[in-house]
Amino acid sequence: MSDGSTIYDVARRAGVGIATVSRVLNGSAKVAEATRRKVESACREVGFRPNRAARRLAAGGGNRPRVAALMPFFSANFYYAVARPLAQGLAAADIDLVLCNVANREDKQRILDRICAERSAEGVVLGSMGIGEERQRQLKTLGIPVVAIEMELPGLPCVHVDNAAGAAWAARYLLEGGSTRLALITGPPAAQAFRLREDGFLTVAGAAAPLVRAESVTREAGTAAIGQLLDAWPGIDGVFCVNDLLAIGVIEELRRRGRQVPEDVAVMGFDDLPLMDVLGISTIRQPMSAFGDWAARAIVTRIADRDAVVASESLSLSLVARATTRPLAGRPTTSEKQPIHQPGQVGVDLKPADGAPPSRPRPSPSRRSRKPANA
Amino acid sequence: MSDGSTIYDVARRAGVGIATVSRVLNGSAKVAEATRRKVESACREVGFRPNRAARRLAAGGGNRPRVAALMPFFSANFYYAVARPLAQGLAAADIDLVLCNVANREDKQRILDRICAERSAEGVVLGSMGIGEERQRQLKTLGIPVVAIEMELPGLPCVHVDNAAGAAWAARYLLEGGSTRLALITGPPAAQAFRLREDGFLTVAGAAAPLVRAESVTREAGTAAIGQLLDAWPGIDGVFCVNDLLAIGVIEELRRRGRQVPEDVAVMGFDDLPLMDVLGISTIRQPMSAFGDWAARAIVTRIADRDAVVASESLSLSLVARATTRPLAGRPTTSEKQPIHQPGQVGVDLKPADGAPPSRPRPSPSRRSRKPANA
DNA sequence: GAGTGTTATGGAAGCGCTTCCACGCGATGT
DNA sequence: ACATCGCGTGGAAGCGCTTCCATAACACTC
Repeated sequence: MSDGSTIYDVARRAGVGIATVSRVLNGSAKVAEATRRKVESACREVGFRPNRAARRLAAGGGNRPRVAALMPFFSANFYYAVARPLAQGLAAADIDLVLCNVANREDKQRILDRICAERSAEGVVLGSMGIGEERQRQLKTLGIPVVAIEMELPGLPCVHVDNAAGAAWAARYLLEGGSTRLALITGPPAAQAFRLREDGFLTVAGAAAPLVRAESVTREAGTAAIGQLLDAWPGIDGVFCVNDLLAIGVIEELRRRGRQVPEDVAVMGFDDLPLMDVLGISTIRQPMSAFGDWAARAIVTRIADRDAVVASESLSLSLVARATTRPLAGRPTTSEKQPIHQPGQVGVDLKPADGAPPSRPRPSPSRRSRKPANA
Repeated sequence: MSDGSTIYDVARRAGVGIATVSRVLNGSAKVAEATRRKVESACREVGFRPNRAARRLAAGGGNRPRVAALMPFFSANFYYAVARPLAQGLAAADIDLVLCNVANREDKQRILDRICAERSAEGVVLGSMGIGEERQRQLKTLGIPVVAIEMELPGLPCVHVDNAAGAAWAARYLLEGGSTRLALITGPPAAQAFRLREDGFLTVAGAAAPLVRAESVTREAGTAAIGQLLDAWPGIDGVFCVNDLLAIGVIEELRRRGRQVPEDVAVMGFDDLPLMDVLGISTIRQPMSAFGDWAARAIVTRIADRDAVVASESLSLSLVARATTRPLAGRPTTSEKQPIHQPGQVGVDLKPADGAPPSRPRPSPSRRSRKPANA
């Protein structure tokens, strides 16, 4: 709309030279008060918006790269923990982080369109989010590297965990704790990770296990889902939720209905968000900060050398047993049920059941590093 | 260092024209394979880094503004909740948000230096963070608007709460619940908000009240602080912490030492972070998302019209009584102590004691809006 | 009243890149 | 053999701004 007016327009309007306009704009020395006023109103009249690029170019200013992080930052609390190391890693490499909250497919499209059209980022980090082959090719052509978190896609370097194995592990753990009728609360199947967890869980719990697919993975959704589950299958005594927020909602509702956790119903979540230890929620811990670290390193490497090779990587999960699951006989664990946990209760990592290791032999906790390009 | 090589250098090195270099860089059509290779190695040899500004300028690309949000994003969990509406508000105005985590004074200086030197942002949002007069003048000269959150500074539009009143309210509430020996756990006095809360609390609890000043406001710090307090004043029966994280650490340690909360010691926090309801922590709730909303609106207004007038604003606090404080006789409140709260327990807002309203008559919950500039 | 500052202002030269246009040169058609 | 075409390429014109340099205007001084 009002775009297109330049300092020339302003200068003409104000009846001065462009140099003067520039001086006013920058508040730099020596401009007569009267002139300044004229220029200022001229700016307003023509709706002048200085062009950032031209300014920086002319001023010989910096040339720091930017990477855009597209993630459901605010819908999945999870990404707060990921963003921290990401931001740090990028800051260390003197790269700006532009945070793009992506709530839906349209957001994603719009933002990627813009990045391609305006080359407004030197790198892209995708969180739990796919990208079309067409788009991927386009970005490659433009020389803009892309890395993904928790989303395996052909041709895209990615950091992830074995979601299916983690969920299977949770199911097995519930079974070992004495639960016999397991149920699942999962999320929108659009998210690859949820689908995989679902699959993994059902592999162990049996394909016929009761299941509710929530529209979103929030406390409220958890509450609603466990309600449905209980109404239809009152006998369930173990619930696995594909994330911790659901689990919280579930536990709230169980308590409300007078069911003891974990005595009547054991509950496991997934993620191990901050404060889950205080809440005593048993869960599968994701290495969130390692995700962020990896993403930062990967994108920095690819920006530094556009044809560096970055390998995808699988990080290991751990099972954290707390108060919402029953302790295993003869194993060191905890049954603390106070709102605030006891020392030592935090982050007890248990091994998966001996007879049934996770579907993939737990990958090494160390992270492989990208291989620098050939000289 | 290696900065300074341009496509001219590359072109010379590769023995081609600059147009060809540009074509290679953009992956745009028609370049012979052999030429492409030559150019690519030439790029590498001269350490060529395309200049973002020049690129965008030449390509006639977009001119979206950016605002930098300087906040202790990752040290104060608090800012996650603030960032959400901030990001949304800016996205709605088509403005990029560059998140700058500021862990210390040096970070702040460095980032602001850069913004001034390179004009790399069209606006700045400061979270709990001061700014020198000199710097402030400099930014004003450059026409870069600045707004602040939770930091009142002359000449800077700011959104804040009455910290002293909130803390006084907490102290009064503890007293009314029957606590008689109050103690305070506060944070680094460098933060204005902590100083004010401290003052407000001491006004009610008495200037001689036991107090520990923690270096940081974390769970761990809370644990350590309550330890010191208990060792020196075993008789304390009410603790106010300047934020919720401290409170969590305090409660953990109290439980560990066998003290009942709230029977033996009542505890109040400040902020009302997410999940505090589940934890049953009594606290003073800050309108975090209103902070973010305000900041977004304020900065957008100022960017749209550089001499718009944005008025500072004070938002209202509320006291949320949960399980870590004793219920007031005859008042509707709660004494739930389960790890997961009961329905209706969440967010019960109590009025301050009748006889002693907060130091400022609770400001209206509505937010005044900035006044647009004179035409 | 000519000389010397001083101050506000305009002109023009780039900043490093993209892209339009024109050019040369083999391959094709007749 | 001569025109025609298309492809790969180079030259040059900006993109919108900052800033150096020159200039005009106006005090002042001696």
